[in-house]
This record gives sequence, C-alpha cells and structure tokens, in this order.
Amino acid sequence: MRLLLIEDEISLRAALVPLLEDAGYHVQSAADGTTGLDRAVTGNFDLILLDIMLPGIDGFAICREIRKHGRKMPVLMLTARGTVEDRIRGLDGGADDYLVKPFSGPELLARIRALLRRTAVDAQPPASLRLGEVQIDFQQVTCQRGSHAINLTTREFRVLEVLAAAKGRPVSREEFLDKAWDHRAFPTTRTVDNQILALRQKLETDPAHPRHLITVHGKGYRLENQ
Amino acid sequence: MRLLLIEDEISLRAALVPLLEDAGYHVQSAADGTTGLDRAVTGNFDLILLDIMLPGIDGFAICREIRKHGRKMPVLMLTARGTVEDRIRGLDGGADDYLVKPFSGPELLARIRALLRRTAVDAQPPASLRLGEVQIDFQQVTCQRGSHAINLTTREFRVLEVLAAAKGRPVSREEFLDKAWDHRAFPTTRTVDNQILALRQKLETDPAHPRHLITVHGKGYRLENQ
DNA sequence: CTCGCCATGACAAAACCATGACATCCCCGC
DNA sequence: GCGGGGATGTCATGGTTTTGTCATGGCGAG
Repeated sequence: MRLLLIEDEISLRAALVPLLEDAGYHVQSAADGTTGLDRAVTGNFDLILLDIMLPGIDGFAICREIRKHGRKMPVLMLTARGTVEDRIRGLDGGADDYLVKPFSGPELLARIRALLRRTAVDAQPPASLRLGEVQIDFQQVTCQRGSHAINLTTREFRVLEVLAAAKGRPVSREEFLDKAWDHRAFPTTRTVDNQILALRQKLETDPAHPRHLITVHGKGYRLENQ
Repeated sequence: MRLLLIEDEISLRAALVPLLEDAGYHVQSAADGTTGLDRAVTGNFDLILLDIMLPGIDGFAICREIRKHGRKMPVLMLTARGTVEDRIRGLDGGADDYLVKPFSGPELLARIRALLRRTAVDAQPPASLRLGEVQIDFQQVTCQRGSHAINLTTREFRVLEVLAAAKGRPVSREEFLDKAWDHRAFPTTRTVDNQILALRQKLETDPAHPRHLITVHGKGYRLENQ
C-alpha cells in the first residue's frame, strides 16, 4: 500500500515516516501544498495523509483539487485545530477522516487501516458504467452508444473493468497485465496500449483526444468518469 | 443468501466464516461429511462450499448425494489438489466450480458471486419470446413466423429457453450443457454450436448474419431481443 | 425398418491479439 | 524556447484460438 504524506513540519515527517514504514506501508512525502497536490494527482497512491496548515496551498484546497481531478483515494486530514467547524469543513471538501494533533501512533495506524478497509470493499468494479453517451454493462457484458450496440472483446471488457475498479486512480501496465490478463501472461507492454487504443476508438467520441481513457505519462492509464 | 460451509479444518472455518459474513452472507458450517450432507439436503441453502478431503464421506460423494436428492443449488469445491483429473471428477460429480487452496478471500467471494449470479438471475424463462417476426411460445412449445409454423426440436427449445432466461447475458457452452442437456452430459463443444446453427437457420432472416442469436467470441452466445 | 435427432470430427473462416516498426508526444535539462 | 531521449500513439502483420459449417454415422422412437 502506498501512502502520500503532505506535511511541512520536518519533525513530524521524521516521526511519521518510520512509523508508517514499520507498519508495512510504502511512504512518499511532500513538504508543501503545491508539491503534494501534484504528487497526489499524478502518483499512484492508496491513501493521502494531509496536514491542513501548509505553506503554499492549504489542506482544504488541496483536498478539493484532488477531488476535482477525479481522484477517489481516501484522504485523512491531520490538524492542530479541532473545532467542529474545521471538521465539517474538511469532510465537506472531500476528506474521509480527521485526526487532531497530537495523536498517538497506534491511533493513526488504526484510522489508516479503517480507511483502507472501507475503500477496499468497494474496489470491485461497478455493475455498469457510463462514459458520455456510451453505456457499459458489466453484468450483461454489453456496450452501446445510445441504442447502437458496440462490440467489445472479452479482453477489452476486462481492461475496462480494471479501470473502473480503480475509480480514477492511474493503473500501471503491470497492474493491467496482472488483473486483465490470465495468470502469468507476459506480453510486451505494447499490448496494453493496443487494448487502450482499441477502446478509445470504440468508446471515445474523438479517439485522438480522449476524454475518458486518459494517459498518465510514465504511470499508465486512468478512467475519467466525467 | 445462505451458504453452507462443509470443512473440517478449524482454522480455515475460522477464517472463512467472518469473511463470508462480512460479505453479507448468512453462513452455517459443518465439520464433517455426514453432518454436512445432512444439512445440505435438509437445509435451504443457496450455495454449498465443499471441501474434498473430509472425515466421514469425501466431497465427491457428498456432491453426488446432494444431486441424487434432487437439490440443484450450486456447489463450489475447495481442495488442496488441483489436478485435471480431480477437476473433471468434481465437475462430473455435479460440482459447479472448483477452487484450489490456497485461495484469496476476494477470489473466493468473486467465485461465489459468479455462481450465484449464474444460477439465480435466470431462474424463470419467459413464457413466450418474440424475435423479429418469429414468435416462440414455451408453454405450448410452438414456434411460427407469421402464420407459418416452424418445427423446432425439443433440444432446440431448451437451448432457446436457456438463452431467453439469461436475458441478454452471454451464455457459455458449459452453461448450455449444464442447463439444456440432461444431467452431466459431456458432448463436445461443437454440439452446442450445431444447435445454435440449426436455430439460426430456422429463426434468423439471414442466418449468415444473425441479429438475434449473437456470438460472443470466447464467451458463448447471447440472445439479442430486438 | 425408417426417419429424425444429434454427437462427433474435419476443415474453412473469422476473430483476436501479441509483436514489432515507426511516428509522435511529453518531459527534462539546458 | 530548444533539443534529446524515453514514453506513448498508431498501424500492419502473422500466428493462434475460436467459431461456422457440413458430412457422417449411431441411436432411439414409432
């Protein structure tokens, strides 16, 4: 599991990073809001730890921006202030939980576990998906633009399902090969690209300028669900 | 949904029961074959999870007994062995799916969902069906294009019924053999194709370009109703 | 016995998709 | 801004798998 810690205080970072790594997480950190937001949006994280008081952009704004980019990973806010207003404001902006400093290590780990568990449950692909005027039904294994049926291959459905289950998180080529290909298939990476290409040509209104099957340079692809 | 877990290893039961209950299933378990068979036959379960290596009766025998009693609920075999012979023997004896230990929780849940979907969704085929200008009546077992009668064989009716019951979802050849053939017939896959071929030639306006009996490459066939 | 049904196998046709070549784009350092 | 190198877009190709289609023969019902 990959965590992103956005926190400007060096001493807190120094304390938190080992704690999280000891707990088995992969941790990256950012010392200011701008860097943090950038990594949160482009990186492939499972959870964000976000301080509210930050130089650059503040935590509330970062959280809103993350959501604007369609990223659904859970965000755990860290703050020195604990007023009811702050809490409401944070949760309103798209944060998933809220932890008031000072907190204990076990407390933090427990919150992280709870958040990851909560989101892992709905890591299953949805029963159906709508991309613009295209409707994909994973139960019926059908796909149509308006009333006109579109023929997707089995592999294309599986690739879409993986993307849909990721809920906007970028999916790397390796992850695709793991999840959409039969166990232990090791095709060249071009293969994944070709599936994406085919899906774009079938699903996107303008395949050359995709609005839903988005390339994340150096990371893979992600699904923009409008 | 009510599941019955027949498994003698305490540790596996202890791991599986909470997993299944968290997933929203009602779980009962039996620690040996005799008890398990008894509950499977008398109880009202939607699915059976069945270990093969059991004290008392072994899993294969239990499965056969369950079928002898006319119970049709899906059976998912769990086993440490994964040989082709075991698999065939299990499926031959009336099991519906097969999972080799060790398996992951999500993997098990996915299989269960698939089995329940497969057996529950299409419980009731419609009483009649209209495909273009062709009218099929499953009650009267008749079929006509306009006022002109079309002669369908018994098997063709059953194949159509299975397709109709699936409501547009693709039906695999395995599923056809399960549902449209007498218990545990193992004809070559070509047999299903031939039935579809015959149906197309009788029902489709242009058998070479079917509009209703649609091939889903790598999956099977599905019925396009309109 | 005769006829229809249908399982099996053979072969052709089609679909799918892995691979590689080349063009193009993007990011980074200058 | 301006290359340069790596990453991605795109296409053509061939091999493999899956499906279409037909012929054959066994089998059971009437």
